[in-house]
Amino acid sequence: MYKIHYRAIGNQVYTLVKRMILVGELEPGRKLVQDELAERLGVSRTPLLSALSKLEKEMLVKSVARRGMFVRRFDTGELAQVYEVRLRLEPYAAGQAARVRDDAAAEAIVQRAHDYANLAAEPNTDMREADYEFHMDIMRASGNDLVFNIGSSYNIIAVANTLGLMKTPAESAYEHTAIAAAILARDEIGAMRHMFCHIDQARRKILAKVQAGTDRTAPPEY
Amino acid sequence: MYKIHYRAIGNQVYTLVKRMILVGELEPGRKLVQDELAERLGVSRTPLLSALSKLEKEMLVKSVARRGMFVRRFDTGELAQVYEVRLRLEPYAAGQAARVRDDAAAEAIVQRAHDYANLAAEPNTDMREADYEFHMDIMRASGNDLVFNIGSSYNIIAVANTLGLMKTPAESAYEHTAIAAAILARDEIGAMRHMFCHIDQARRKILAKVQAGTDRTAPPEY
DNA sequence: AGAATGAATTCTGTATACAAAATACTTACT
DNA sequence: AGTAAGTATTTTGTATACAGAATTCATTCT
Repeated sequence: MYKIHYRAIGNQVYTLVKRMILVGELEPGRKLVQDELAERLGVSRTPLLSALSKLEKEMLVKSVARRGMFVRRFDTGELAQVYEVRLRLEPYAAGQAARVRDDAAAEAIVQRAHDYANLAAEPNTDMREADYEFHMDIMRASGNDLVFNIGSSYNIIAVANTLGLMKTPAESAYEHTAIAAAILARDEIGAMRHMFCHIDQARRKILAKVQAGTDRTAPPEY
Repeated sequence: MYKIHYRAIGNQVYTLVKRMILVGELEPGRKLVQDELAERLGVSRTPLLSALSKLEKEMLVKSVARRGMFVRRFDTGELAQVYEVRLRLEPYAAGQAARVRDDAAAEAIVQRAHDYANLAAEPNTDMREADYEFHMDIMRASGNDLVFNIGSSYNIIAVANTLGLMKTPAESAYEHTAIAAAILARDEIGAMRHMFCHIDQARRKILAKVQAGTDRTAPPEY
């Protein structure tokens, strides 16, 4: 018995454009010409517009009236805000994941940590996607759909903009492993603490940049 | 020197529909027939679609493929998730507001608390909007735009669905006053603690409902 | 050459059009 | 009367059309 799947083109377009931004194919500041992008994706502007509206809601895209949509560019201040949010939500998510995780979820998370560590072994690898997947898997495993939703909306901002700013891949890989182990061991407190430290360290580095006034860069127009 | 303001109809439509949902003019479960709603608002379906996409992203509207968009109905479990998020973000926001608030912001917050208390004095008043504004003003004053964004996206869920479940208006009014006072006094710790308690109490009540298995109500279709 | 003006082009924002799916309605049949 | 089949209507999802703003390009003037 087969079910005919109706392909919600709008959602596919949304996912595609989002990934294009994450991997940098559409770089920050770039104008998203609707006809061009629609043609590239093989759809009309109508479903594209729905997708761009959603991306605007998640701040990945900035709409300037009568002038167009642009891939959002973040200054360090905004990045710091993202980390303040992550610092409050992700330790909770990790703790919940440790509490309620089923075996499949735990296995997936351990696997992600492993993947990340493998990538980290090779220098100059782009690990942004692996990092994103690790964190999203934990939020998924937390059982709190809203947290997962918020994460998939806003974490990508940090990930897509973090390149070069942060600690070494080896450090992150070690922390990921510790978090995964705690979740596997159903150690709620440990999972929270490891996640807290993991995010707090990145947050502090960004905060230092903000206060150092490194952002004498003008606030981004888009 | 006058500047002609281009009115982004799409955004206006978004705001209008959102408010219609908040005040219950469009009740949970209701199907949003696009032609009908577009005509009611005096626009075509195109800007309406953008608006509905955004509302779908904030979970106020549920889209069922080929069947339409519906005003989302939340079960207690989902409501509990909202409160878990609020419990992590709003105390932070209140603390930040106490730290960085300017005089205008502090005044506005005190005023909101006052408004709320006045409404609470009259029985059977619908205080959902006043509550929403109070909490949003604090998140705005925190200076963290992302927190404000998340709040305006998801707090409305709690507010729009909370009617009747929670503590008495007098209790809430008292807590609002305490929070506002702490922010006015630049008492960061106090603001955090008052906000934490305020939200935690509501959260516990909902949690109790969830565990009591009151939600033998089938999970909502929309 | 460089600035300024104006025409041509591109692109956005919104409306309308249209095919296919879902729903409501009719009618025939038991 | 109740059910089933078939037809008409509604409604969605997407494409296309179009007016006007923004931008680009060409041309004129200094």
